[in-house]
Amino acid sequence: MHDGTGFSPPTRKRVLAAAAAMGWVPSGPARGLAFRKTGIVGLLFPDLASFSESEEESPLFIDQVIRGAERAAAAAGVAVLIAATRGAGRKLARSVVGQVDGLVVLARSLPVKDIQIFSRSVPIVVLADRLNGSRLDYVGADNRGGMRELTAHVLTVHRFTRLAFVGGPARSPDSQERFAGFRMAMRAAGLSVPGRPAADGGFTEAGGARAMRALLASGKPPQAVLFGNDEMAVGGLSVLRAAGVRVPSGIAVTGFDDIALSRHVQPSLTTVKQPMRDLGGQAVRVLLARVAEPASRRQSLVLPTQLVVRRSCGCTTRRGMAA
Amino acid sequence: MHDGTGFSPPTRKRVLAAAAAMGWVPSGPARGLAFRKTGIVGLLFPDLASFSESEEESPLFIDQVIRGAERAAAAAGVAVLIAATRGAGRKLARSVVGQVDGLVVLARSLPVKDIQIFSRSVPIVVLADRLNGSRLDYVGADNRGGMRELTAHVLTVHRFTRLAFVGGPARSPDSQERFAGFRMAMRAAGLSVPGRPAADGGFTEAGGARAMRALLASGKPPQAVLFGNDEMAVGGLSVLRAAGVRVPSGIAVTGFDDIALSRHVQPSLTTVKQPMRDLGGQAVRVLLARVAEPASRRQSLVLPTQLVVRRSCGCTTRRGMAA
DNA sequence: TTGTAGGCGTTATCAT
DNA sequence: ATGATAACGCCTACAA
Repeated sequence: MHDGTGFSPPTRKRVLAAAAAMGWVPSGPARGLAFRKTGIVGLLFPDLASFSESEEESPLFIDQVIRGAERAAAAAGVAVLIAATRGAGRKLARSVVGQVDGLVVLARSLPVKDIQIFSRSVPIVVLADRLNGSRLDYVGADNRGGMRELTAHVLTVHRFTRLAFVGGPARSPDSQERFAGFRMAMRAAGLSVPGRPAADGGFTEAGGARAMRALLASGKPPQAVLFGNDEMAVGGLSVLRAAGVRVPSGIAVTGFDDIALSRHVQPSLTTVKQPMRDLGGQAVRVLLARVAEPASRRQSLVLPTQLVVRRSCGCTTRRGMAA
Repeated sequence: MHDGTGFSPPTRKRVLAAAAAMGWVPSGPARGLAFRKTGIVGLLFPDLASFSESEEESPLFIDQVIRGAERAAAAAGVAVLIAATRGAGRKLARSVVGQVDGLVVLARSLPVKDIQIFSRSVPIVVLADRLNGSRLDYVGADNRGGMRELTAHVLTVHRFTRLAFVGGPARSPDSQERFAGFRMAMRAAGLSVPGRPAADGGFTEAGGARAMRALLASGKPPQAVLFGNDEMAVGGLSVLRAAGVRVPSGIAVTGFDDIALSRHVQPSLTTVKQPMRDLGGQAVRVLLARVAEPASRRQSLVLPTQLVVRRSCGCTTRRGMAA
């Protein structure tokens, strides 16, 4: 059969145009089946907020990644299918895999084993988790270097020696990398290097507050607290204010990520800028490159981070919050 | 043909399971074609940031909507396809339409005409734009009521009479609705009702700052500035601080949306909470209901907003920024 | 039970 | 050129 009804000459073109004007759109599944390409890339991420019940959610990071991915995808003419894997989202993940030309998998959204398995049926790039030994493409940020630089800053320009590092979830690669950077700087300064973070703040504001309280209650508080991300730092700041401890004169504080909020808190937060948007964008670009060239060499892309010095570390910048 | 190779008995089940374990996943397009259902819902939104070049981006609203949509969709076992329509994203939009079982279209992401056209080939629910006269399902927030209540608060408890309303983009339904609420309250108080906003801040922080500067330069500044959203208010706050005007004693300020930032700025921002997450979630729910029951009655869902009184309006709450 | 034709809507190929 | 036809991979019938 041909185009449905019984047309004949190049009237066809006109008919097609007319159909389009009337709201007809070609069937995606049908094209996908025939063309063997859907024009969709998937993005899998963990929905951290649905794990810990009432914790204030802070999805800034993922949101930015999503936006970056969407942009890069749109630029290439493909759409983005997103799905959060809440713990055991295997079923949904499976269906996503079947729908896409390629998949970006954020760290901790899927068991490594599943990633490997799925990677047999669709190209996968792993975001923010250098799955050591894996053959998959990787895109991430220089968490270690960023935290090393930040720690060195606190150590050398502010001369603090009693630092505490507050980590995120123990299994988070980002948290681990940042802690590694912290340790490198401590070691380089000849200070004693802790075996693990002083506390686990779960990367949430509430968790950071809890960690800060614990630190305050622990006899001899540190001179500076380096939080594994901005949100924990914000939580810590609140606790310090409530406790009457001035920042940075009493205790210095730093974060990581450079979320919008960090410019606005009091005092403004010294942190490390992570190119969240770019992470998503580059991941998609790498993915599309692999889709186009399946046999190409494995890519491993580490995006630079950047120290952002504000007030909470003890520096006095001129750069206020100008509008 | 049957399952590819020539299997025979109920060995099939085992084979299927084995295949799954090895990374085989059923083809989405093939299932979609056979089932006439893809298990995907689409979400179209305008990417406001790509319009105005370098304006600080503030995608909080959309991000929350996306997250809400994703959750509701996941709960129903479907994935979400997202695509920003940057000005003339018609082509991508078309392909999205072909891929999904239903579509959520955010206000201003598509010309109304296109929405109508596409709605012939796929169920559509319109988010945050009550396309007057349209037969499409609608989900939105009570912007008008929220702003009316907020304005009444400023008017009656703080006794200000010279208020300025700073709007967002003139064509934004949200902005229009909020302004309408402002006018209602002004009229109810017997005050003169402006024909249009005192300024257009484009819903961005930079735009709000610009608007605030203009207001300050305009001879007799108002006693209170009601910004159409929080981000503009934050921009306004910065300008006031830089200008040495105290808030709220010199000029009171309010926002709208209740983004995370509003709790953290100094002074904390009085605003109206909009259920951003729920908007996305309900939109998806309504959509899925229609997909399941195409002939059902048109739904029009208006979610409540809620006045959030903090410090910037002149109130002195006890509730600090406790952690 | 277990194997075998269609059919879904589009693209690609092969005759004419 | 133009028009018919075979995949594409899965599902639902129906037949054996």
